[in-house]
Amino acid sequence: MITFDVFKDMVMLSMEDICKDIFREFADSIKIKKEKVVVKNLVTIFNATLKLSHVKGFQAMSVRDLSHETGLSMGALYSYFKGKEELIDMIQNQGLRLTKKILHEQIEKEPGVRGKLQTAIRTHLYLSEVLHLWFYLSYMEAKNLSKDAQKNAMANELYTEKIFIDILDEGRDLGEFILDNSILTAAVIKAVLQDWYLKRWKYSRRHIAVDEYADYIIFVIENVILNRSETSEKYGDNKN
Amino acid sequence: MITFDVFKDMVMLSMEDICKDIFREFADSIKIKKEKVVVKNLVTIFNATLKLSHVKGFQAMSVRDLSHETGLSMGALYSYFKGKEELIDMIQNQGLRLTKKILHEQIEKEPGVRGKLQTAIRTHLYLSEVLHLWFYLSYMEAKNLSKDAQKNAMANELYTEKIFIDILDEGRDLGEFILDNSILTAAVIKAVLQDWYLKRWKYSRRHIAVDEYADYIIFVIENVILNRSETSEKYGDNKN
DNA sequence: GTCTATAGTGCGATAGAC
DNA sequence: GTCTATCGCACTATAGAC
Repeated sequence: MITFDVFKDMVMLSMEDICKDIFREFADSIKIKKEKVVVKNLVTIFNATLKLSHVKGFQAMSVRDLSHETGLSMGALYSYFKGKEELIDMIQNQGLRLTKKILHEQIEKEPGVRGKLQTAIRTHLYLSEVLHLWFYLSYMEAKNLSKDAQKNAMANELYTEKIFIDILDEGRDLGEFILDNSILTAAVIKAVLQDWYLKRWKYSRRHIAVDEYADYIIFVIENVILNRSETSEKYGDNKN
Repeated sequence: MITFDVFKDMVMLSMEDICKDIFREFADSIKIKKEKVVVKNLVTIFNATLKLSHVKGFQAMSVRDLSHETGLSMGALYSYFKGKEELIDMIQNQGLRLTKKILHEQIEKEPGVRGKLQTAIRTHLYLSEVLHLWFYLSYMEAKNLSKDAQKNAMANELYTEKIFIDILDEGRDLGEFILDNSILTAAVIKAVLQDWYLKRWKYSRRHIAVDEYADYIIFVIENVILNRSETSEKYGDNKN
């Protein structure tokens, strides 16, 4: 199992690669042609957008705000995207790719199905910890934007949920998990994972660290799908 | 235990009372003085606001949109609130009062602590089912608006969470529940309750009814805080 | 108590200089 | 590749007619 610090570095490294992908995919909209310049400015623009929309919301963030925050002029910004809507598409795209990539990499490392479930939960929490501004933007802002952005957000939700459903079904088929509704169980997992980045203020105010939260979520879920005798080894003997 | 249909009627009846309260509390901003007219129009305005912000977001909803939807003119609307910001304050206020009132009424009916927990979960789900537009607006939109609206949203979150924490602590003190972290457990409960109205599209697409969801959530939570022998009576023997 | 008309503001987006 | 200047538009909020 990877530690949070190693994890953090790994994700940061992947960020640039994905900006290069974005550059290729959105070649029509990006008027600048020198890859080095584009990637540098895209990273700046993305980070500024994430920061501003977290404070005042994406809708409320004007391109002028973005101009002040990035130091780029209005005209310069419009060389990187056709309009605000495309900007959020790019950011969602970037995050979705990264999430998929990392989640699969980590899960595939695990041989056992119980390890896979634990890793999927923990990795998702680590991801939302490192990329919390992106996760927040994708779920909280996308819903009132273009149909494309909404579809992206839903697809993302269902995609990661499917990962959990598959692991749960696999565990049930192997006889390791006992459950009769993998869809509802996966929905519960998704809900608590989402709470971690939607209510960050609550958890950080209480000084609850990501690993403590992860341990507790794993404890709750395993309580439902394993025999009690197995789970109680995991999270103390749960007395008092 | 109350049924969902009875519950629905009960909440609707309370709505008017609370509009009267709002009228008194926001007397400074509301220029119209005849209570009957005010209450009638407030209900119209609130419902229109909830509907429009659910479709396009509260920020994106203009007062013009609201004028078309309600049939009231721009000028008339501004006789009921000083500005858009105050409008959302009123709506939040209305919902918060109603939630508090109903939640306490239902919980107090239950003598046992296990029944209280079940009732609190089920009532919260019923409430968000009946008032889902309000719940959605309060959590999804309020965060990027005025400081007041944000504080309201946070207060609401912590308030209902506290209800669960208290029940859990009471159960532990009575020796009925076994748990070592009532705060994290309550946070998990809140997270799954919230998922029900944030991802309504997902559950309605899958034809999952509110009672099925409630049963499952109660099953999961009781699995964590009761002995397995007790919980398995509740949700089948959990075999597939 | 509600309407119409409009003032004043700030936005997204573009054209063309550098 | 980036900047400045500006256009046209939609918005919030108000003033005064009815």
